[in-house]
Amino acid sequence: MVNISWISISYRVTGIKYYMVPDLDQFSVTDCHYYLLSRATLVITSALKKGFTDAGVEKVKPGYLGVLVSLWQKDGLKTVELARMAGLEPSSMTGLLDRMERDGLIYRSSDPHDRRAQHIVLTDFGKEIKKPVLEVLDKTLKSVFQDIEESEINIIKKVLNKVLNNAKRGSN
Amino acid sequence: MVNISWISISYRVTGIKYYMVPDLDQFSVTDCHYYLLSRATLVITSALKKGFTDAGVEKVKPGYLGVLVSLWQKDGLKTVELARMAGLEPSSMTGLLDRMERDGLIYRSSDPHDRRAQHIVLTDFGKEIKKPVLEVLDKTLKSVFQDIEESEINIIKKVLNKVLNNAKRGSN
DNA sequence: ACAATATAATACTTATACGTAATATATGTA
DNA sequence: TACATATATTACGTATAAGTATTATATTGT
Repeated sequence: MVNISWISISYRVTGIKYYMVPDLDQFSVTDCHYYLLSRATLVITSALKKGFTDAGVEKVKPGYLGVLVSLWQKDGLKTVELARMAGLEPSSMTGLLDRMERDGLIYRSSDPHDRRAQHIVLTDFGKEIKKPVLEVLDKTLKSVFQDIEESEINIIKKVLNKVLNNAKRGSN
Repeated sequence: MVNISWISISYRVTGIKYYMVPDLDQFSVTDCHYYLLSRATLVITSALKKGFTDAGVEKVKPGYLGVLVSLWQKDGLKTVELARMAGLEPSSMTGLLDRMERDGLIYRSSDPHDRRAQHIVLTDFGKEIKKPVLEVLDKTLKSVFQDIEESEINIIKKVLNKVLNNAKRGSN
C-alpha cells in the first residue's frame, strides 16, 4: 500500500538497543503487526456487514455475533455472562444489548430471584435468523481466509492466544 | 476463556458442505480467527494507551500513531495522503485530525496553489514527543509479542497481508 | 469558454468498545 | 440486625472508524 510504518522495528533489527529509537524511513506498513491486525479485523468486519446486508439480514451487525451465538446455544443468559463470553466489558455489553433490543433481536427479562439481574432472551426474529447468519459467517470467513493453509491458521491462533495472555499478564 | 465460538468452522471440519450450518456447541473462542484478531487488536491498543499515559504523553492516542509517524517522516502531508497512508477513509481521517488538532499535535494550513487542500503540519509539541512515543511503541510491542518466534511473526504478517488482499479483491 | 467530471475536505450519522461512576440489590460478618 | 462488601446493570463521556452526502475547487473534453 504505502511507504510508512509505525511498528515493531525490534523484531527485524538484531542487536538494537532496547530503547533506541529506530530510523523509520525504511519500513513499510505491511511489516507492522499492529497495523496488519487492526486492518484485518476491520476488513473482516466490513465483509461481514456487507454479507448480512446481501443476505437480507441487515438488522444483524457484526458486533452482535458473539451474543447471538451464545444465546443460540443457551437462551436467557445474563448481561455479565454474555460480556464474559464475548470478551467484552459489561459496560460495553449494555450498549450492545441496547442496539440489539432496538433492532428486535432480544429483550430483557427480570430475574425473580435476583432483582439486580436481567435475563437476555431471543425474540422469535432472533431465533429465525440463525441459519442465514451462520451461512454468511461461514461464507465470509471462507472467502477472506481463502488460499491460506491450515498450518498457518493454526500458527495464527497460537500466536494470538499468546498475545492475549501476554497482555493479560502485563496488565496485572 | 469461555466455551463459545462464532467462527469459521470450515477450517476445522473437512468435507463440510459449503452452506451447511455446523453445530456450534463444540467450539471455543480461542479457535475463532475473527475473535482472536479483534481481541488482539484491542489489547494492543489498550496497552499502548496505558503506555502513553505512564510515559507522560497522554495526549497521544493509539489512533494518532499512523499520522504522527507519517508526519515525522514528511511534515505537511494532505488529509487524503494521510488517510491513504494509514489505510483509513478520508472521512475518518478528518475526525482523527480534529482530535489531534484539539490535543495540540497538529494544525491545518491552506495550500496556496490548491484551495481545496489543507496541509497537516506538526506543532512543536507534536515534534517534541517523537522520542517518548516511539519508545512506548517499541516497548509495548516487545512486551505483547514476547516469547513469540520471528518465524511465527513472519507467518502472521504473510497471512494477514493475504487476508487484506483477499478482502480487497472480494470488494471489487 | 463552458459543461461535465474529478478531487479535497468536511459534516453528520452509526457501530463498536473502553473507562469511570452511579444505582440497586445481595451477601457476609461483627 | 447493621454495616461493609460484592455483584449486576446502567449512564455518561470518549476514542475509533465506516458510510453517505455536501461543499468548494480543479481539471478535462468539446
